[in-house]
Amino acid sequence: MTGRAALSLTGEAPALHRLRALAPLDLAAIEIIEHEASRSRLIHRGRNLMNEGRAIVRPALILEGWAARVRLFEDGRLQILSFLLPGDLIGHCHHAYPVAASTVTALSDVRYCAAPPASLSARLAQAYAVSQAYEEAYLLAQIARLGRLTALERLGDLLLELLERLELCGLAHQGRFELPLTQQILADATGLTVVHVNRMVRELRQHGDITWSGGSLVMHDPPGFARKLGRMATRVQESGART
Amino acid sequence: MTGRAALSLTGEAPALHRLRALAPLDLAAIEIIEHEASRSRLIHRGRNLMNEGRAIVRPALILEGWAARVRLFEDGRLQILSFLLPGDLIGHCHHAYPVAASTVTALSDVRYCAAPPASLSARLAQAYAVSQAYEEAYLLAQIARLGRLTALERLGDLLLELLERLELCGLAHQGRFELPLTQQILADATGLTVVHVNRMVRELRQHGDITWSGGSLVMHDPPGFARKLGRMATRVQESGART
DNA sequence: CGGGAGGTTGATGGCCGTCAACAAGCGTGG
DNA sequence: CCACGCTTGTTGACGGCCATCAACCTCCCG
Repeated sequence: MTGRAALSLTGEAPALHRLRALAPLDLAAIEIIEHEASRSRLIHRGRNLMNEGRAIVRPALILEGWAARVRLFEDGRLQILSFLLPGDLIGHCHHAYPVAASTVTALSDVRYCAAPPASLSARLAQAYAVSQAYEEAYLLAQIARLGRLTALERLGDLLLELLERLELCGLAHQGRFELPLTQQILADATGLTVVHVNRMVRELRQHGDITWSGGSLVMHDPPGFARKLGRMATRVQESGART
Repeated sequence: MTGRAALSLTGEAPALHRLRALAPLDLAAIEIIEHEASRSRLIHRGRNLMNEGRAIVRPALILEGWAARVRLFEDGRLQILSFLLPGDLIGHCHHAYPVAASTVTALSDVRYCAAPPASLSARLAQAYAVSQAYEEAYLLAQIARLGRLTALERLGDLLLELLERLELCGLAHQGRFELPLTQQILADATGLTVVHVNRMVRELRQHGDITWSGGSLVMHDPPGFARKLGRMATRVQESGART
């Protein structure tokens, strides 16, 4: 795991694994990605990849490590808007004035490269489009989480999302994945305090839902856990009205 | 205000007003929009324009009225993900599998039309792209609101956003606008209960921040109110780390 | 006049924040 | 080697914000 970019458990680079999962890529697209990935850069934990309101220098593709879009208030309150994992795109925008809508901070050391231009490959463009749709879905999920779930549900729901996303880039198997986050970061993501996150983690452990130590987390029964959270299909009926 | 689509206070159709504010439109683009708008449809309050998980029949443009993207949980909990106002686009997506990421419900009677295809006008495409950027910004704002603001701040911040958005389509002036929402809907948007929203509204009234009756709301000093909420530029410093 | 939707207010309680203290791990430098 | 400081995790006591429950009001419309 040193020197070159880490490989996923299937032996493929995580970012490429994700993009291939989103849309079938031809050899040309793969070579474009690998070409850019060969010129990767490293940024250390706590540094920003992008600053809210400032111009976007160039869209980037995360190769390794965890980042987050964050909003910082004047009085010190901080909210994590979304997590960015290997294979995620940063600063991809479609209009002429590329201004960052949020600050992006490295939560761990992050390896990234310039995002290969979508214009070079129709398949790649398709993968980007699907990636964007996923990103929107994650934002919507985060809103529902913060608005209507309890503390325990927020944490569990977030862990389920992270598991699914890491599976998508080949970094999770059998409910097991590396979680290089502090409880403070989980608190900033779930809108809670560290103290309360700690209590909720304790509950998840005591209920046998997760094992988490040494940066490695195991969810013992993801489908059962999801069911327990009532996280089933949430279709609405014909009429959106409530009682 | 009957028969044809309502006009904004400046005498221009709200949706067109907004799109022109986002990007300068040439005559061709305006005619394309007016052409589609002339074939508008009406949907009644409480009905859905779109259902989560189902295919998107065709992207739409809101001409008049209020809608919302909502998520409904099995146990009846409901969260409004974002509001949709005149000039907003629904179901605009960039990949080949147009599936709705959320249900869209009409909060009032809503007049809408098919969204004119972006391919017909480069100017229109630009307006759509900027519109999409705004939409993302509103989602991020909603996340920060739900995650880290108190009840009073959530309500005030939301009202400020609505004011700004309505100004963009010419439906608000001098801090005054029509607010065709019940307190229950504000509760579903802010992640609170109706009872508590009612108490917060009372506070805003008592502090002289707003007047709200008969569906018409006046914010007496928007900049001052924004300052009071600490809603200033929230740039982060060079390092994203906190104490 | 009856019924429903929406608004308003009070009493009570629980979830989660706040404050505080301590433990565990780890790198650094004396 | 060990003291030291820093980060992170952990637990308990206490309090406040907001949910819950309940009642009553106004307004509107059939």
